[in-house]
Formats: sequence, C-alpha cells, structure tokens
Amino acid sequence: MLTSAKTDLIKVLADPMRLQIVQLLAVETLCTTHLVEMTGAKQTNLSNHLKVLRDAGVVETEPCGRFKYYRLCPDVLESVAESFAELAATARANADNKRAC
Amino acid sequence: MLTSAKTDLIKVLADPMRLQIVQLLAVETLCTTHLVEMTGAKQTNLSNHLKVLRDAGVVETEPCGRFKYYRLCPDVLESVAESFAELAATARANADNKRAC
DNA sequence: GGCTGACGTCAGCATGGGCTGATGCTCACA
DNA sequence: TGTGAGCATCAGCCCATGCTGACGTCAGCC
Repeated sequence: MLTSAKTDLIKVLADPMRLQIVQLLAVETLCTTHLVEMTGAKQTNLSNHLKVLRDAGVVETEPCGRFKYYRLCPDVLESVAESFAELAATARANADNKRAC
Repeated sequence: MLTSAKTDLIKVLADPMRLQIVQLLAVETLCTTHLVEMTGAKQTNLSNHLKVLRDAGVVETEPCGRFKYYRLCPDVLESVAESFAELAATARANADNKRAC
C-alpha cells in the first residue's frame, strides 16, 4: 500500500544525484571516496545525500578503518516497486469505473 | 532501466497531493469537481497538480461536456515499478561485490 | 605526538516548487 | 444571448531543499 509516509521515501529517490548513487551501489558496495570519483560531486555534497539515504533506510553503512562502505538495502526498493505495481494493477482492474458528475 | 530522465517522473509522484490524486484515480475515473471534494484542496491548486501529472503522462483527460474526466495511465506506473524492481534485483545479485579501497 | 586523509556537521546562500488570489475561457442551459 | 459552472492560466509569495565553504573529528602512518 502507498501510504502518505511513503512519499518521503519516494522524495528521497526523486533526486538525480541520489538515484545515481543508488544505481552505483546496486552494482557493488562502495565507500565515499569511490562515489566522489565516480559522480564528480564534492565530498560534502555527497555526504549530505548519503545522510538522506541513510535516514530513509535506503542504504546502510559498514565502517572499515578510515573508510566507510555503503551498501544498498534491496528491501526498501522492492517495497516501492510493489507499491507502484499494485497501484498500476488496481488502475487496470478499475479501468472502466467512471463516476457520474 | 532507470535513466536520469526518469527522475522527473519520480519527482512528479513524490508529492503527497499528487500521490493521493493518483490513488483516487486508480479506483475510478473522476473529474476535477470530484477531486476537489475528495481532497479538500482548492480548485486552482488541484488544476496545477493535474497539469503536472498530464505533462508527465501519468494521467490523460477526456472532455465530457462542461466536465473533464481524468483517467490514470497504468503503463507509466508499471514502468516505474519495473525500474525499481530491476534495481532491487541487481542489488541482491551483487550483494557480495565490494570494491577495495 | 604530529600529520594527513576520510568523513561528518554546520551555517549561509540560492534556486525550485507548492500554494493562493485574480482573471480568462468555454460549454450548457434558460 | 446572458448567466453561471467547470476548468485553466498567470503572477506573486514563501518555504523546503540542494549546493558550498569552513570547520571538527577520528583513524592510521611517519
């Protein structure tokens, strides 16, 4: 179900930079230095986006010495995918419903 | 695939009011008057959101005399759902990939 | 212990986008 | 043809949010 609370999660994913981060992390677990190189963004900016993703539960961190690895949480993405799929299915099922004016 | 162009579509859906509109339209085709009643929003505000949804291809309109019906396009929602599902599947498949620092 | 690199936090700035009121357009109906 | 309802557009305001620079913290290496 797509509750209003999920708009916050969708909003987190509705940013080009954050979506790029998520796509990169879907392929392999990376640390901030890698992400800085691959995205070309400033470290501060990236750190802010990563904080947003962390707070939303989209990624989780794993300290490793001086470095910090970021790993993607597939469950969150799957829940979003299921919500939209369910919405599309509902729309298809009720395609002929039309309320009279 | 989640191209950068899709962030615009996701951004359109990342608004509580617009998501509410989409959920209502998933159940039945409605015209603006109904949506004004059901959401409690002003007509002007709703018209703005509907324009955004129209431009994004999420809904399509059907004139009916003085009224205008809004119908949901399930294809767009399905494409978003598939993109996120694919991303989640990729993340699961590459869960053990970790780039050395 | 001093230094450097990795990373986070904070304050400030600027842009984007949502909300509103005013206005205009079009259709239906008397 | 005049009127009112349904709907869109526009300009303006204001708040949320993304970007940046400066600074602080922690770990590892000399």
